[in-house]
Amino acid sequence: MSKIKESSTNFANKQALMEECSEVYAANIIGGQWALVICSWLLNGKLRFGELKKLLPTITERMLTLQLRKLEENKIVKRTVYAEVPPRVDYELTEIGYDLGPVIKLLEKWGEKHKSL
Amino acid sequence: MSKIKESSTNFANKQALMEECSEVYAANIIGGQWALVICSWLLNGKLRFGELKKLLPTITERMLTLQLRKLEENKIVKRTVYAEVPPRVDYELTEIGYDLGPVIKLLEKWGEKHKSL
DNA sequence: TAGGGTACTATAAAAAATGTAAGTAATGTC
DNA sequence: GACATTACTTACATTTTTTATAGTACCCTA
Repeated sequence: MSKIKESSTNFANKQALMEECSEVYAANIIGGQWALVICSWLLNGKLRFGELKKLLPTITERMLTLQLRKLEENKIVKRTVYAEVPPRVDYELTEIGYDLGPVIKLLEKWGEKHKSL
Repeated sequence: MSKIKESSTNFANKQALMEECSEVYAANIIGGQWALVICSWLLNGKLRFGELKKLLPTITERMLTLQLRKLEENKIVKRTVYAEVPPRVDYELTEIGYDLGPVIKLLEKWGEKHKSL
């Protein structure tokens, strides 16, 4: 996370690949240590920051924030802030976020099969 | 690529997630800058090292080697060496490698849709 | 004997991702 | 007035991934 260096070869390679291959594009969006698990949980409905934190006991707050921000930028989750004190924020999948359901399920199935090799 | 530090928190987190979530497990296997594209190409049939290199003009030989090795370790591709000079090696998907077809296709479809937002 | 082709390997460095630790703001409760 | 609550932010350190560059071995051809 942090900023990407637009001058790096890595950046250029990624860009090129993402343009040509939608799978790579998709993989880049849902890539990242925690993104998939977060989406998995959110498939069951909206959750608060703190609830996610509890579900992912080993994630740091920084990482959770970063991943949620990235998902938000990519329009996979919608962030709702309630003007309360203490603060309350919840996260919910967008339509295309929910569309990840089948993708995740298929990945999961493939993973299961692979594990059993 | 290179060795993973088994003492790092990162390693512990990955392990735990992969055990619990097969999607994450799968994502880790096909993750990495080039793995998915390589698999995509191989879905059409076996290819030689040099052919892959030509198909991925910007990949470095080192990266291609690393990714192929990782895929091989994970039993996604099969490596065949012919005792010739100059050397000839080809790479072909295994059965479970070919099973990635639908996964990739679904990812691709989702990516397309997401792009058009 | 020099050069070409093939599939690599070694080493270093740059870039990106992840983790650690501490702090912030606003309000209600003790 | 001290403290708890919640969802963060910031600065910094470490780990992991990716790129850069230069070799290697082998035989064949010119």
